[in-house]
Formats: sequence, C-alpha cells, structure tokens
Amino acid sequence: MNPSTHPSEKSRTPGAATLSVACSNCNLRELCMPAGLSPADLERIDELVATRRRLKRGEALFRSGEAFTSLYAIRTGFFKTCVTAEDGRDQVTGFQMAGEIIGLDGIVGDRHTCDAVALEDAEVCVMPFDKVGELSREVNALQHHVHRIMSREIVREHGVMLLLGSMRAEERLAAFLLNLVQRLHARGFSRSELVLRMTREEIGSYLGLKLETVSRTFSRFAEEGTIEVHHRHLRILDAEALHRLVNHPGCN
Amino acid sequence: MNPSTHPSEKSRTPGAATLSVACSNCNLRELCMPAGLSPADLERIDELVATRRRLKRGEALFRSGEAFTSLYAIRTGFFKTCVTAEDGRDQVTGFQMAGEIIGLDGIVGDRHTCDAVALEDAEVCVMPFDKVGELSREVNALQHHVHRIMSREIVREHGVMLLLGSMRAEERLAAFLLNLVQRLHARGFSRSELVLRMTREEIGSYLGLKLETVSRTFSRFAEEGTIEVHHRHLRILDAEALHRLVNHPGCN
DNA sequence: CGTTACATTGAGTCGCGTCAAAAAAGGTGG
DNA sequence: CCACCTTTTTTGACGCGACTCAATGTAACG
Repeated sequence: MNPSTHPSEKSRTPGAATLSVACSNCNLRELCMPAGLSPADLERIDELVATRRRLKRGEALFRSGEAFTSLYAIRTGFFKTCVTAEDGRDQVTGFQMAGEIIGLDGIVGDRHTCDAVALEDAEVCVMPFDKVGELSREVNALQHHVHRIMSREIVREHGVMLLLGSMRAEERLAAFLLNLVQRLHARGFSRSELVLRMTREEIGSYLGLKLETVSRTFSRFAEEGTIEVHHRHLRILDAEALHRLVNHPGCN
Repeated sequence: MNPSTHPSEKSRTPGAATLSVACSNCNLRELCMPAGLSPADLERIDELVATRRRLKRGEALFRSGEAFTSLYAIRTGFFKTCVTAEDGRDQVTGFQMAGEIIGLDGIVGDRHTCDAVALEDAEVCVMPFDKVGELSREVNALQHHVHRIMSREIVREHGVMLLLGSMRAEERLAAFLLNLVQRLHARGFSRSELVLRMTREEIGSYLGLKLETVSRTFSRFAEEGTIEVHHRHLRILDAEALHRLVNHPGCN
C-alpha cells in the first residue's frame, strides 16, 4: 500500500464534482463526525459543509491574522500548522491528516493565530463556524462532538508539552514516529511503513530540535536496526525499541 | 496590595455560606462569563454553578484518571495542572488563577488526563458539564463563550510550544514572568510586584528547565538589575529588559 | 526549636546547537 | 531525456548552555 494515497482517494477521479460526496456517505465520517447519528441528524449534518477547497503543495489554507470564518475537515492530504513569534522564529504546532479538523485557534479572537500549510496536494471541507454553532444547538451529538474535538486538541498539546519539556532527542523522535504510524494505521495504512511528508527541519521545529539533530538521530536509529530510512521513506523495524525509548525513565 | 489575597476575597468571611454569591453578582463575572448578557440570560447562567468547593494548599481538585463531570471556575487561589507520563516524569502544563476555567482536558475521554492541584487555599465554582451543554444550547452567548474558552486554551498552548521549542532559558523565564504579571494586573494587582505561588521546580517543569537553572537565571536577572527576588517575592524593575529578551531574534 | 522543604551556588559533564562542506534528491528548462 | 540549479539531507568538528551532582543556606511549619 502506498502511504501517499489516502484510501478515500483511491477510486475518485481528481477534479470530479466537488460536492458529490456528502458527510453522510463519506468514508471519513467516523473520523471527523460524531458516531451513532440518527438518519435525520445525519441529513442535517450534511448542511455543515458549505464547500470544498483544493490546495496545492505549499499552499496555505489560512494564515495568521486572517479573519476566522470556518473550521476545516481534511479530506485528503497532509498539513502542518505553525505559529510565528514577533521576532520571526516559528514553531510547528502540529501535523494534520485526513479526518482531522483545523482552524480551532481562530475562534477566540475571530482571526487565525497560526498558519495552516498543505504539505501535499490536499482537499478540505469548509465548515462555516456560524453553521457549526447553529447546528450544534439542535443536534446534541454534534455539540458534544465539537467539545470533544477541542478537548482532544488540548490534551494532544499537553502531550507535546511533556515531550518538549522533558524528553531527550531520541525519545522525542521515537514518540513522534510512533504517533505518526499509529494515526496512519487508524486510516488503513501500514503500521510499520510510512512516507514523511515534512522536511527534517519541520520535524525539528515540531520537536524543538535542529534539523541536524533529527537527521543524526534517524541515522542512529538506523544503525541500531530500529528503523530503515531512505530519504522520506521510513520503515519501522523494531517498534518495541521505540516504545522502550519513549517510556524510558528519562531525563527529567 | 498583597498579591496573596484576591480582591474578591477581601471582604468575605472564610467559611461563610458557600452559595451566597451568584454569577450574576460575582465580581469575577467579566473574567469567566460571557459579556453583554441580558438580565434573563444572566439569571439562567446562575444555574450553572451547582456548588462551590474549597481546597487547601496542596489538595487536588481532580486527578488524572478520575471521571470527568464538571468544569471548574476558580474563584480564589492559584492552581497548577500537570500531566504524568507512564514512566513517572511529569510536566506542569499551566498555572491558573481567579477567573480561569480548568477541567477542559476531561471532555474527550470522560476522564481527566491531568492533575489540578491548589498551590494555595482556593475556592472553585463547580459547573456540571451536562448543565453547561444544556444551557449553551439555549443561551447563545454561553455557547460561544465555551468555544472561546477552549480555543483560548489551544492558543495559549501554542505559545507554550513556541517557548519550549525555541527559546533559551532566559527568554523562557522572561516570557513566564511577563505573562504572570500581565494576568495578575488584569485582576487588579501590581504590574511590577508579585508573589510566586509555585516552587522553582514547578516553574522549571513548566518551562522545560531544571530548578537550578531557574534559580540561576533569577539570580542573573537580579544581578543585571532587571528584577529583585527574595525567595518567592519578586519585583520587576525593568520590564523593558524582559520584553527585549523575549523578542530577541534568538536561538532557533 | 527542631525538622523538613525549598532555594542558592559551584564545579564538572554532556547533549544538542552551530558552522561548514559535501552528497543526494527533486524540480526546471532547453 | 539530460544538464542545471535549488532544496534537502547527511556527516563531521567544535563549543556552549543547560543538566548533574553536591554542599550550604534559608524559610516554612508543627
């Protein structure tokens, strides 16, 4: 299986009608929508997605400072989000893949506070936030779902803080890889093979490391027989070893 | 003014009736509730707070793994939240003060994923999450407010990720101090004087540093005339210098 | 007043950042 | 399809900032 192609994209013709697939029969529904909806509610949910939007690799879905209007569900493709400090340095805050929701940062201040950039050609469902609010007043399950999505993001970020605050380079990278394959596997991909859609520098930014350190650490893992790396293609040979690294009573 | 006493607590008798003060006439309302509510909505909002709960210093409001039922609005006191990894190391994910909301982490999985511990005697308003959901279906402003609070937390954590991922020790500590006084000042305290309610170790955990580094960096700031530290009492002498540090095109 | 928790400071070490160079990959235009 | 250029990746040598270990000093508390 080729990790570059999302399962949902397999049988779709690029450029085909963009609204032909409603949430109610989208195969990503279980990932981005609440479970166990009644048929009636399902129909209502279909109203959520106003339009779809396609992006090319490198294109921004939104940028820091832009007005916030909508949340976005990723249909295909891979994104990074990053914040930029006043002095120009920036920090990748996450990598997002199909079924995940981006744009939550914009709710507080009615403008986005980070950039979302496609790391490969992508398509997103545009969900106007007004409509999300409206519908979640009527569809209970949706309300709870929105809360859960935001809470999940908060918890995820707690994990990143733990990683950044108390792990050494090897542990960070091990945790990163395990998280990535785990999410890919949940989408039907291999649990040992993956294609890195981001550069070493982006990985480094996310993990609070320099690209050289990321590269060196990959090399060390490879020497030890834990992984196999060829550029952006990566195979996990010894997941156990990675797990041991992450759970090793470490440095803090 | 003594930063240890919250303004709202000034004229209250400890142990007095715990439900005497409703949201509608709580002087923290502007901090933790939506602005511009109609009198009718205000009355409904009063239903939100089921009970209050007092905690002694060191006591936990909730712990990781406990069932999630409620959000908590801090009335008085000061909290830390921290996550614990499987191997036992832990990470302070935030410090919370009057008017702030804790417990959002519990929504996703119906159990808390971090500990919330009072760093001084404290009182919180207990808001059953069911009721929050119910009411926000009816009171539009509340719905939006809940979204804003969660989004704000996400954005705050982005900032922490930036700090942990790309700042040096001095910058981290400077950013930390500026953030703390800014929030205290918004609550009517001095913008230059503060009492640290947490230990050096807790500051270090939050900032991804060892306590010794925190201590040394405080000392260096003091030598340079930027601050004055006496144990937990801290005075900012040169806020400009701290700002310069934070915005210095730095290390990443 | 003794005990315990917390803070400060010093000396030494090490992990990761910095700087630099070369190799490999990927995209572009002829 | 090949040559060329840019971007990305790898690897080495070296230095520094933060960690570790350790001892002493100071405040908080029963």
